[in-house]
Amino acid sequence: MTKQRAFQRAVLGWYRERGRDLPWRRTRDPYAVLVSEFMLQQTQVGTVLPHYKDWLRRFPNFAALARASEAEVLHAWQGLGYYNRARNLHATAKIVATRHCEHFPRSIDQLQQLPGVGKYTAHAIATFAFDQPVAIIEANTSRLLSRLLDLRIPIDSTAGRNALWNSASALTPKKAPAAYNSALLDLGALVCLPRQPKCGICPVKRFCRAKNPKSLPIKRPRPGTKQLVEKHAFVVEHDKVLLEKSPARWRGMWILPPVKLDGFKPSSLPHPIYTAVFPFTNHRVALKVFRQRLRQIDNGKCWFPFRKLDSIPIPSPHRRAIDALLGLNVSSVHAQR
DNA sequence: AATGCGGGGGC
DNA sequence: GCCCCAGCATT
Repeated sequence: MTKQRAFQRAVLGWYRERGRDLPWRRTRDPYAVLVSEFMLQQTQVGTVLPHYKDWLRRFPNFAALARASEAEVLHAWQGLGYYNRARNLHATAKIVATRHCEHFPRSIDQLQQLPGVGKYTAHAIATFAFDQPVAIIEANTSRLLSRLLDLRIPIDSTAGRNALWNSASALTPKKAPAAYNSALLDLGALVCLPRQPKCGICPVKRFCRAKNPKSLPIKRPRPGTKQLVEKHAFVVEHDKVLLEKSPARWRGMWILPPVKLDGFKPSSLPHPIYTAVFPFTNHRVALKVFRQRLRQIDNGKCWFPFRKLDSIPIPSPHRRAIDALLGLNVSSVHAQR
């Protein structure tokens, strides 16, 4: 038996015993697989799980998703972040429902034409939905392979990525590729951990070339975190709050209206009634909210009764701010100034 | 090659 | 505070 065969056998044997039972592995419906892959882009399994079932119940197939409005789609995506994924998934559903007449493309080239579908996602759908013998390179499998091969170049460089894709392709079996790829993912997620790899229980330890697994994978240095401050207005009237439909960043979502407080001297600057810090990737945003009186309702602003707030898309930091501010009664908010 | 995406969880 | 996560699109 070749070494490669022995490796595949060890991986599959371990998977039968210890692999994860995940809902998107109980189906080969391309739509269900696609939804899972979009949700899992840059997002951990544990975060995705609760949203996955809800999404499939609300949008059970391409046609249902294609029919939905953008607001419905963004609302259902709340809590997952990176909302471009939701917009891309929506756009993909429309393309499949119309241009492809509900016939989901099978070739990797065609898959990769769909918005939000890059190399990883195209290969993942090909293998998990259609059981094609192709490799998948993402966070788990790159870590596992970089250790297995003792790859000492950054995995997020062009050379590193190419090395990983090439090696992974050469290792992928023609038989049971979907199970094999699931197995590699689970080995990365459960055994070949980032900080504390469990080499003691690793079923492929005898194939691993890493002298110092903890030091791998190597990644390029990250840019320093950028500090930002953003100011928004809290305008309430009776049982309504004023929100603005964000034209730019949170496109299509409702946020507390941005305010400029340029006209104030530092000594007389208003005091925020709510402050929170929310970090993301390599940024750190200080969100400050100021109580304001209504001046005028210009384009894109709308009053929302408190009870309606649960049914519209609001980004998490703003929702937390609104929840916190509405949790206080008006007089106590006022008293904080 | 380098960013932006402006999330979320774990330690 | 930092690192990590079933990445993709844009420049």
